[in-house]
Order: sequence, then structure tokens, then C-alpha cells
Amino acid sequence: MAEKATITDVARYANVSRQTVSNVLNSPGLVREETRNRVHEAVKALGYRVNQAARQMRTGRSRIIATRIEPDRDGINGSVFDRFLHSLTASAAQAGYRILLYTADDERSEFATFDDLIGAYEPDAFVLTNTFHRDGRPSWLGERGVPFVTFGRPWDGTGGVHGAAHSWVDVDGAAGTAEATRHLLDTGHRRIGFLGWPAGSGVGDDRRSGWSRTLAAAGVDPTGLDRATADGVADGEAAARDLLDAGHPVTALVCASDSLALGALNAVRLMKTGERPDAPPPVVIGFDDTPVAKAVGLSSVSQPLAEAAAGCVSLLTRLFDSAPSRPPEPAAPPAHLLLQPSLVVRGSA
Amino acid sequence: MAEKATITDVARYANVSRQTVSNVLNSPGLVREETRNRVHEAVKALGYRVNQAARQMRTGRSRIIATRIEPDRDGINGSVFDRFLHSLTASAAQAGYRILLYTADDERSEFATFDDLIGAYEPDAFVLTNTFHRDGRPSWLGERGVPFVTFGRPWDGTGGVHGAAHSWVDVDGAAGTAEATRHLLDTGHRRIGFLGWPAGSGVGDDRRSGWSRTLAAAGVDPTGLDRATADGVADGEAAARDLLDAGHPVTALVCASDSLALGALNAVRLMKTGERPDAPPPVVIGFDDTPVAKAVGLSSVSQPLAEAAAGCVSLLTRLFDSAPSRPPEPAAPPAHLLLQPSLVVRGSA
DNA sequence: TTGAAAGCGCTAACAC
DNA sequence: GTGTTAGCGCTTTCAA
Repeated sequence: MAEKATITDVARYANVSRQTVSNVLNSPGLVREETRNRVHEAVKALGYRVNQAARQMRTGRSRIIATRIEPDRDGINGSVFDRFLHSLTASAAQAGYRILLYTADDERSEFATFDDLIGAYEPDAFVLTNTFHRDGRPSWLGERGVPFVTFGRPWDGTGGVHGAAHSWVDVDGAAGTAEATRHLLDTGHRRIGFLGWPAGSGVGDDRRSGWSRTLAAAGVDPTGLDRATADGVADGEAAARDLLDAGHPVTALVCASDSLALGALNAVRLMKTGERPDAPPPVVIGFDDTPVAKAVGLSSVSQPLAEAAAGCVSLLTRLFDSAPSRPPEPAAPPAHLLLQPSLVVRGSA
Repeated sequence: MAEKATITDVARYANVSRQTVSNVLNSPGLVREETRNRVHEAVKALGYRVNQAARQMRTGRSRIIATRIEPDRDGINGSVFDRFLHSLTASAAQAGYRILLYTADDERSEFATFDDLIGAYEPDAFVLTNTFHRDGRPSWLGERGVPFVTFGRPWDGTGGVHGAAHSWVDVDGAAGTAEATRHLLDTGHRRIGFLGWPAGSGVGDDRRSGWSRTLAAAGVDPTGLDRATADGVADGEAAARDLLDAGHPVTALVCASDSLALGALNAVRLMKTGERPDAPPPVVIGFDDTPVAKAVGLSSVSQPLAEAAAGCVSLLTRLFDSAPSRPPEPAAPPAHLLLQPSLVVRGSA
């Protein structure tokens, strides 16, 4: 196997100085075309690659983006993060960055990991997912001048959609549930229920609002048509049954997640064999378009995860490029990207 | 925010030379205890962290392990890789390593990425997952002296269980299906079917063998009791129906994946409403114990993914520690780890 | 447009 | 047991 070539080898091979090689790589405009070509040939011939460690030492930039890998949580919705992570890795690579992973069990240990990572590997930026109400991470990183983007809006008062303190990318969940609700209205449903999570979670409240807003606009009072529960199949089943067994039952259900929707589907199935054998079975729509939804033929709201990941990377590189120089500090004003989800209709929904 | 402290700062603070600080960090035995303590205090006081880039430049070791993040593939089984990746990140961190991600669509682009990564970031090792028959990656890395472990046995002739050319960790799939089959035998079943993939995939053949071996040992001829199909819910449903509708139908099904098992469950459900309302419904057992299995109450064979990940890291560090010095080249003989899965019984199985 | 010098932070050798 | 020297590969001055 060929020994690793250095910039010196390339320079010797191309009959130029080391500095010229560096210029070709970093500021090609400064070098005469003929020289540039000679250097490029040498690079190819020797299989030369710039050594990140050396470059990082000089420039202070690691071309590394760190992100936390989530534990599998309750499961079904876990695949959303994984698809995002895959796209993030691809988008980052295209922009010349690599993704470095870390884990953390709680906020304290995440801060400690920040310290470790920043001290040792000097990532150029962080991508924060699963942001939540009163998430302390943005301010921690912000105070230390470490660039970052969140996938998820800041749900606190501290910087709403306008004038937010940092860059973020998110998917418009309300638009998704609104589309689902509209679709059901268009197919003749009126009593459309909603299965969601207890108030207080930004994401959950957002998704609920799309449903209630759309229903109200169509002249249907949403009061009493929704249930809040923990995110799980069994929870969804119980809550759905409650809604389905009501005196004046719903004929369709919009859910805040595929887990809940799967539970609702179970409830529907059990109901069908029992009471009301004549009425058409209630329709269920999930959220996240997970593999499970596809597997069981469940309609679901699909998030544009690849676009979200690409958005994170481009917001980040925007920060870098506008940075003064060495330590990549945010210079450009924070920007935002709110993407539209889309409803995937399956089965009989 | 405090400026980043260097080894020089620590040395000055502790009133020793830079080299002594380095010694405290890397060969504590060489330094007198009192001095060592003083240095440790300085480190803590200044929040000092060794700079990886600088250390890497000197030692040639990056403390980075690279691994490919899989695209979500057919879906349901995807979560297996994600759980593995999460555990891998945690285990690596504990050993002082970080996980760097890359993607690749085909073998060619993966080799190109190897070149990039090795040239630029110099990962100390790779973890290869989803190994397959005639996988070219082990030899590619092996020829270049890059340490690696595979999660998955080498399925080729080139180095079977004994005398394998490289280190690997795997889960004994045959033992898993054998346990599932034995469980069914113990619960009174005799005609136990198997839903798997076409012959030729190492993993699939392995899982099938556990079933057929166990059935045969119990005096049941497995011939005609299995079906091979692509891995998907719909595929599983079709194949299961075929087995369930046979003249002499099976009363239980062991499946090579949860996707297939989910399909089988669908087939069972449809059957139940139709023919044979008297007979007890067939029992289905899946493989991988994915979140979906948990959600629908499906029994499934669970892989010890955390142990597998820890095994990968420990086999890797074993290689490093035994390496002569600078470029971490494999010195210790390749080792293997074959872990036992366990059956998770749910519902009425 | 190209070249020479300096130094990023660290540790392997060696000298004290 | 501790300090000094040198240099990993690169890029940012600055000079030619």
C-alpha cells in the first residue's frame, strides 16, 4: 500500500513549492491555470488528501458537525430521527463535513459532553434535535459562541418565529394535521376527532392546532372531539376507544403520531366486529409516515426529512462562510426554515 | 467564555514543564504523585482538554471509529441498526472513542469514501455492519492495514468461524430460531412452519437452519413447512397464507424477521374471520424484537445489540492496545464473539 | 504569481 | 523524575 502522501510530496511531484499546492487547494484563483493543472495531476497521481488534523490545527476548523443520537425511545416514531440522521450525514458530506455522534442521558451529561467534544474534537457546529420547552442547550452553546442549528423551533418565549435567537429548521406540523383534516372533510366527514398528547409540548400543541383550526373553519365545533394521552400504541387504543364509544362518536381520527394511530386502528378493528356492523369503519390518519404506517396501509402525514437535513447543513454553512475567520463564530443573522409536510393517503382513507 | 487552555497553560499554572503535563496525561506512572496532583488540579482549574488534532498529528491516532449509517431500507427492521448504532456510540465513548458517520450507495462509492476518510480524518478503525456474501470491504480494508470489526460473520468460505481473517461479532441466529421452535414444541405444536428469505443470504440460511434442525430433532419432518420470500409485510402475508391454507396447515410460524411476522399476523387475522372458526389461531413468532413487535404484542427473538456493540469496541481496542505503536495496525490475532439471542414471549404465543 | 519562514498543540526521544 | 528539542502537515503572513 502506498504511504500517505503529504503536501510536500505533491509539491515535489509537480515541481512547485508546498505553498503553491496549498493555494491550489484553498485559493485556486491565485494560481496560474497551467500550474494549477500540474498540481491537480500530482494530487490525483499520488492519491493525495489533505490531512484534517493538520489543517484543523492551522485553521481551527474541523469540518465536523456533532449531533446526539437518540435512544430508541418508545419505538415506532424512532425511525423519524434515523431517517433524518441518514439524510444529515449525506447532506453534510456533500458540503464537506462529517457527522460525529454522541449520546447523553440528561441535560447535565449533555453539557459535560459538549465540553468534552468542544475541547477535544472542536466540532465546527452542533445539530440539536428533539428540542423541547425550556431546552437549555441553545443558550449553553450560544453563550460559548458555538454555532448550531436546531431541528425544531424554539418553543419558549425566547425568540418565536420572528427574531429567534438562533437558526432553526422545522416542519409545519399544524399544516400537516390541517391537510389531514381537510382531506377528511373533503371525503364527507364532519365529526373528526384528534388524538394527541397533553398540552405543553410544543410539537403536540402545534399539531392539535392545525386540526382544531381547520375543523372550526368548516363550521364544526372541535370541543370534546379530542383526547390527550401518552405516546404509545396502547395509550392510543384506549383514547380512541373512548372517542369511538361516545354517545355521538367520531367517524374519523387525526393522530399526532403513528403510534397513536396504530392504537386507534386497533380500537377500530375491535369495534368493527362488535357494535354498529352497518356503519362504515372510522378512518384513521397518522403522523410521520413511519415504515409501520406503510406496512399496515395507514394514511399518514409525511415530514420532508431530507429537506430538513439539507436545510440544517445549509444554514450552518451559511454561518461558517460569513464568519470572520478562524474560530467559526456565528456572524450571519440566524435564519429559519419552516417546511411543509404532505399527506400520504393509503388504503381506504 | 474562557479561552481554550493549552498544555502550556497547564504547565505554567502547575509550575512544571509542558512535557510533565503530557506525562501525567499519558504515562502517569512516570510522575511523582505530588507533581501529578498539582497537574491534575491545574487541569481542572483551567478546564483543560487535550486537543485531538494536535495529539493525532503527533501520534497518528484519531480516536475516531467510522461506520456507515444505513438507509432506512424496507423499514421495520431498520430499527435494529439504529439501536446498535446508539449502543456503539455509547460503548465507544466509554473507551474514549467517537463515532464518525458516512453513507454510501454502493460498493464503489463506499471504497471511495474509505479513501476519503482514511486520507482526511484517519479513523483508527471501521465497524462494518450488514455484511453479506462476497462482501469486498473486509479485504479492501485488510489489504490496507486498516483495523476493523464486522458486526456479522464472514459468510464466505474465506475464513469461517475458525481461522477467520478478521475480527467479528455476531448473534447466533440459528440459536434464536431454535429457541423459538423449541418453545412452540413445548406448547404442544408439531406442525411449525418457517417464513424466511431465499437461500443464499447467510443470515437467512442461518435462521432457517435453527428451525429445521430443532424440528427434525423432535421427529417432525420440516419438508414443505417453509416458504422463502422477500422481506416485507405484504410478502410475509402472502407466504403465510400459502402455508396456512395448505391441505395440512401449520399451527405455528417462526419468521426470519418481524416484517414477515407482521405479514403472517395479518394472514392469521384474515383467516380467523373466515374458515376454521373453531381451531385455535396459529401462533407467530418474529425476529429482532422491533418496536413494532412490542406494539402489536408479537413474540420475537431479541438480539443483544448493546452487548454486540460493546463487543465490537472491545475487539477493536484489543487490536489497538496490542499494536506496535503509531499507525494502529492489527497485531493481535482476530477474535470473534458469537452472542446468544433470547426469545421474548408476548400475548398468547 | 510563487516561495520562504513561522507556528498551531502535542508527544517521542533524549538529556539533565 | 523532570526539562529540552524537534517535528507531525498544514496554512497564514510576508517577501521575492
